Amino acid sequence: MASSGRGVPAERAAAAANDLVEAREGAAALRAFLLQLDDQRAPWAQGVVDGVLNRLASAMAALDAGGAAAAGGQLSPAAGSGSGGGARPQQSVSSSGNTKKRSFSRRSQRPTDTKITSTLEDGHVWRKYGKKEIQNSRQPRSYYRCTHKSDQGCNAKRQVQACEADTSKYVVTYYGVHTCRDPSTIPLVVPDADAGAAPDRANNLISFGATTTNAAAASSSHQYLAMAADQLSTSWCASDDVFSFSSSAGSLMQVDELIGAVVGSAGVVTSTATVGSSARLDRGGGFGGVAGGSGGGGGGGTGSFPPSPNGLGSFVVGSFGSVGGDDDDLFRMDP
DNA sequence: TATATTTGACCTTT
DNA sequence: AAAGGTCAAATATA
Repeated sequence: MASSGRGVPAERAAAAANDLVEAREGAAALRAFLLQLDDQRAPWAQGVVDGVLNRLASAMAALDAGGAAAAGGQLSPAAGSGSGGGARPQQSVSSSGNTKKRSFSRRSQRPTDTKITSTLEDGHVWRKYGKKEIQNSRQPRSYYRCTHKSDQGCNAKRQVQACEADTSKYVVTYYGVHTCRDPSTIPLVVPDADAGAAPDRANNLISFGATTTNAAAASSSHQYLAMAADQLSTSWCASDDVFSFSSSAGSLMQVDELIGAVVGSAGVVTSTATVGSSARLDRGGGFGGVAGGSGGGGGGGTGSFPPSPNGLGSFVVGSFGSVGGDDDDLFRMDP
């Protein structure tokens, strides 16, 4: 309500600026990636990306000139709704009589990493706190947070969703970084260069293997790939390759689309297999067991994911760069 | 008994 | 208003 503002509301402008900055980061990362890609279509793709970068640059310039200039500061999502309605009923009594106070900001974090894996083991100990049916997906999404959130305030989270095309695989999206110190949860960070040089080990990692020594660039790559992967949703599991661009690319196609498509084409994202997927029958007994034994409050009619294991990670989750939230986009797109 | 999961309700964002 | 993310009571399991 209260649409104060003549043209574009400041908040929207700031949001747009943020989006542009991120889009630029992603496009730049993609461009860097394309430079080392050995593919006939690479030059063409580079041209397209260059076009995107140019447009983004001009858009940012226009926005900046417009006085929006909120780019530097990220809009605070938490305070967002407050400004509008202000005091919300901080609690409500449910039918059962319990009162619930809540104050959380949703989607305050951007994914730091997304990968497809055949196992949920990643070397961290997770605690499941929710599950949700998702609109365009047949597979429910499960929500996990680090077990050490309570005792160490670790804010790492992850979302797990079975791949629609191949339900034996999971699309795992990570949010935040682990700040916990528990030995069993210390992530081993695998350098990008390694992953790139050693394809064998790259199986479980999404990496651009950036040749650049620019750490910021590498970090951005990861971040944006996560975004792109998110856009692709679970369908990308199915599309092993080939996609087609229409020539409409010339007219600034959606950056997300573009990047998602190109990434898909390059086949950078490799799904995994062969990682000790079974071999453990922890508690529910793995995949199938949960639904049957089920417990829980109502006995899952629908299947659910196996409890998060705390075994030694079969693969490692790297936590890179700054978590979305505060970002001072240091990324440079060009020398 | 303690800890983890399930699940419906609540809350935020789009 | 719908969709998605989180909370917390109820319930299972170790």
